[in-house]
Amino acid sequence: MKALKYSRQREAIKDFLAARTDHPTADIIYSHIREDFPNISLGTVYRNLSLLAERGEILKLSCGDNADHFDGCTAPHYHFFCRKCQSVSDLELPDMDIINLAASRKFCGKIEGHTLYFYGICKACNTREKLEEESFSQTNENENFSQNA
Amino acid sequence: MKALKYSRQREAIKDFLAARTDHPTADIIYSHIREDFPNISLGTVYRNLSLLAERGEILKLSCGDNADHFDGCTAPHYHFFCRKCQSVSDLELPDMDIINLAASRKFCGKIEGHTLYFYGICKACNTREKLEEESFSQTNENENFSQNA
DNA sequence: CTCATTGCAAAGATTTTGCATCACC
DNA sequence: GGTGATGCAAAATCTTTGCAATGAG
Repeated sequence: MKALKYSRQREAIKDFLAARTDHPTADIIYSHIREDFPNISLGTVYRNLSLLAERGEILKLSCGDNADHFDGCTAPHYHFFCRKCQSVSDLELPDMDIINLAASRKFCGKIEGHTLYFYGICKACNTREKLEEESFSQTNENENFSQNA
Repeated sequence: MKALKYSRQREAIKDFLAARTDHPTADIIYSHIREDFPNISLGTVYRNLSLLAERGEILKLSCGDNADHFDGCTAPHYHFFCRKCQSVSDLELPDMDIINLAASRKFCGKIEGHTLYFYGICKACNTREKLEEESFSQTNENENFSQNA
């Protein structure tokens, strides 16, 4: 593995991620780092995120919204992806490395690990959804016949 | 949900996926469908893949290589992603919906499901890797000291 | 001095979209 | 006939890369 040289930009990116729990995308990281490094380029952000992820100092999450998210916390934990607001939250669960064994028995090849994402509706969106349903059924209580028109 | 009208293109895409087990990307699907529909556009392929996935007739897989893969088999099963050749294979495991319950107990929000990918080295790459290692250690058997130089 | 890193800009790769036309029902 | 679907092309997103200049060891 190639030797790293210190860079203030890389340090800033790592510190920024360590201070957040919302798993930002490269773009969001870029816009925040720019407050301290107005000249930093998006390419530099991407290069450093790759480097750090390669070295296991941060995690790269691909949760299905076609934009990688990054996690400064590398301790074992799982993630939840809200299909409504696209937010990514942490989810503490006992480590399930055991399922790698189960998979190994069913698979010809070397299983090194797994990625597991839960999905659904996060607390905030769930609350919002219920409120909307209530107000909808109120404003429409005399128009229910229109539902099947 | 909006009513669908039949289209030969959509049918062809669905049939194509049903006949494969290698979870091709939109681009690969496009290039094959083009053999039967020389004028089909990539946009049409994407639109139909989205439609079919939305309706649960196919699966959309995001395995971390920044390109969606598609699976014509919607019966419950899991997937393995080879980090060397980027191939996606099926992996039959007993359904683990039970872990949704475990997650629900740890999470404020509605958990609707999970996606689980195993990763590692597939059988073909594993074999190839071993062959390369053997030939490497043969050509280098008198140069082992250089490993820590 | 050497080589990793940066900023910038251009290019790549993947996916979405506006619009006129076509096809299904 | 009405509206969903298509083909085409342009654009939107996200990510990578070539290159000359800069910075760390």
